[in-house]
Amino acid sequence: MDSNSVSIRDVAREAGVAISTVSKVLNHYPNVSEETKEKVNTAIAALGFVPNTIAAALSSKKTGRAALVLDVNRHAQTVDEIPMQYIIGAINKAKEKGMDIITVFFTMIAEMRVEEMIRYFQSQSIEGLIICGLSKEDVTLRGLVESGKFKCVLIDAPGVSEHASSIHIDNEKAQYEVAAKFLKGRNYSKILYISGKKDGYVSEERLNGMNRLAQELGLKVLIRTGNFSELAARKLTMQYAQSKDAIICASDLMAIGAMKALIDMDIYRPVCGFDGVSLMGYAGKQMHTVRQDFRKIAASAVEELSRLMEGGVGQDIVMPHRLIRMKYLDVIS
Amino acid sequence: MDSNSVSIRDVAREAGVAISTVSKVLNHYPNVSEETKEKVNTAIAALGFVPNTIAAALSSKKTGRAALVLDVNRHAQTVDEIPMQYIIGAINKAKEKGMDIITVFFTMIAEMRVEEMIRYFQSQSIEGLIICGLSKEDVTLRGLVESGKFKCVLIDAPGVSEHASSIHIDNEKAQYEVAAKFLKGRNYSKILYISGKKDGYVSEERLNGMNRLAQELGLKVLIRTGNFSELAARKLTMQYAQSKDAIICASDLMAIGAMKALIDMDIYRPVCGFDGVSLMGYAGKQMHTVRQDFRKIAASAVEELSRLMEGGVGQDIVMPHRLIRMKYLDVIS
DNA sequence: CTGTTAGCGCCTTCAG
DNA sequence: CTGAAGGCGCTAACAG
Repeated sequence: MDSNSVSIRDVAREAGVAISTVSKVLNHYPNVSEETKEKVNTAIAALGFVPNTIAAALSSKKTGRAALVLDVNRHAQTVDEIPMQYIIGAINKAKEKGMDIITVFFTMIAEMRVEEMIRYFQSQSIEGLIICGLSKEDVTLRGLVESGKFKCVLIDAPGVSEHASSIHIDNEKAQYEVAAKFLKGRNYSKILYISGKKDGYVSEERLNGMNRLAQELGLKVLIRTGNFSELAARKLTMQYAQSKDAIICASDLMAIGAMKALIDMDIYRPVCGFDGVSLMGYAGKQMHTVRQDFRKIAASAVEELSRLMEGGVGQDIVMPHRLIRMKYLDVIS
Repeated sequence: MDSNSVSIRDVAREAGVAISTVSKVLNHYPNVSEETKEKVNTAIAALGFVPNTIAAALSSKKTGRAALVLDVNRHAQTVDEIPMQYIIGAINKAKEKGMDIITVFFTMIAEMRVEEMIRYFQSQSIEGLIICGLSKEDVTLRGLVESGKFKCVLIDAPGVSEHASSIHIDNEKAQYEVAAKFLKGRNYSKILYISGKKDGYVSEERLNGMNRLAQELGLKVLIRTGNFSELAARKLTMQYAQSKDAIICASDLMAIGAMKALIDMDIYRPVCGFDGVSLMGYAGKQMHTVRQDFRKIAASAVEELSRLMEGGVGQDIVMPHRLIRMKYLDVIS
């Protein structure tokens, strides 16, 4: 049934060398003469040999396998642009680096205890984890990271250690900047700030940025928690926007919720978002926001994970962000 | 470094049985007495043993690995709701079935020749492929399927054979029905139909459905190809909508493009879509469309692939669809 | 019903 | 610089 049976042994015979020599050229070992290297490569090409990853992994105990752990809405048919961008960025970079990435959703492992998670990933021969959006309540997942069983890269969460790196934009600065730009030259003083999660790392940083600006400009800011929920933002807007001059949200999705609410309320208030998702382009007129390049962030995370797996030690990585005004025609062209 | 070194051998010793016996209970072989099964399971639990998938795969030549092959926009930060739904549906079902799914994007393999693709997947120990949206021009990918090297499930493309199944909704019927419902009781006779790809399988079927209805109702339909591009649909709308009564599109994204164009043109024409993506809810007022459950489709594809890998023979599977009117508040709640 | 024995395809010392 | 030999952890006949 399977005629893929050309193995390293065949290559060795074809090239007239030992099986281990082939292995050495395959793995770019230093001490092989140019001449034999040549012979081997010719044989490989001639036979169309492709090394068996499974066997290599078993033998070397290095699988090059990593899991991308994502939080995805469990509801049917919802828009999940950010996770998708993470997936694309990570998978493409992984291919480039010869790594193997499997995608895992929070919901799939939510019920597990730390021990079970460890076993789950071990049974999958996973060596590294890229975890997106770990929050403070995720004690189990945090325990997983701290178990030291896996190399980890945490996107949007702190936790640098010997075997774990953290990667994120400067949320405090970004929120400060975008709000500053948004308010610049206008006379808004009463602001509704819709924050993210109560115990979220990025939410806190963004809130800090907002507070710093508020202090500098002497703004009166009403802070409410929207849990990154569009619906919650909608409700908060309906409840509080009337008496405010402008609305600043810790995410685009919430900004959209706010904007749609304002339309339904039939009043106008400027809205500022955060993330730079293309969905923004669909939801209304152009809007100030922070643009994160999620693909690039994921790609960097893979790169960093690869470094950790090679023996590197954890570090903190800050990615750049941009301030933009997003509008529909930018999105589709 | 890695203390995961408890192997089947240790379990065997602990349980006082042979190594192969352990393997048998692990793989649920029939002929093992309840008693020894019990002993073995106790030992497994005691040692916290977790079988090494890699070794099992190498030995049995069965990896349970499959690739989900997707077409994703190469542009930065675009909305990719449908692929994301496929991923979620497939991965969740795969976990349930103990399979291992890797995601592969068209762009990653686009340049390859059939031989290279085969080797690429073989080197990854992939046994099965789920291919989404194979089009007629994808001769290489088609060649891959026909090579017979892998079990395949084709989403939205025909090609049933011994080792390949096809899974899709009844596009002809769906397009007929949604257009019929959309037009019902109204007096529209001049229609702009924005079709999908020139050589796409589903596009053709949908077009057939539209044509059948047109004939029955005596409609005058102008057919233009939008390539499933929002921008193209926008341009076509600007060009032709003025003299039409209504616009029917072969996808929601194109419907959105049409709708936005109409707004910019400052004229009103009803628009009908296809797919049921939540993005629709953001783009405007409610709109008639066909709702496909992409998650469920992907889950069924995984199930079908698993059947094929077990030795089953290919078949054609038709999934249900629903006619809906989608609106913003449905999407966010 | 249980144990023995070969490998799966490759990597990796260790001699030559 | 090259080759021989011994596994990695598990499965799958085949004996018992």
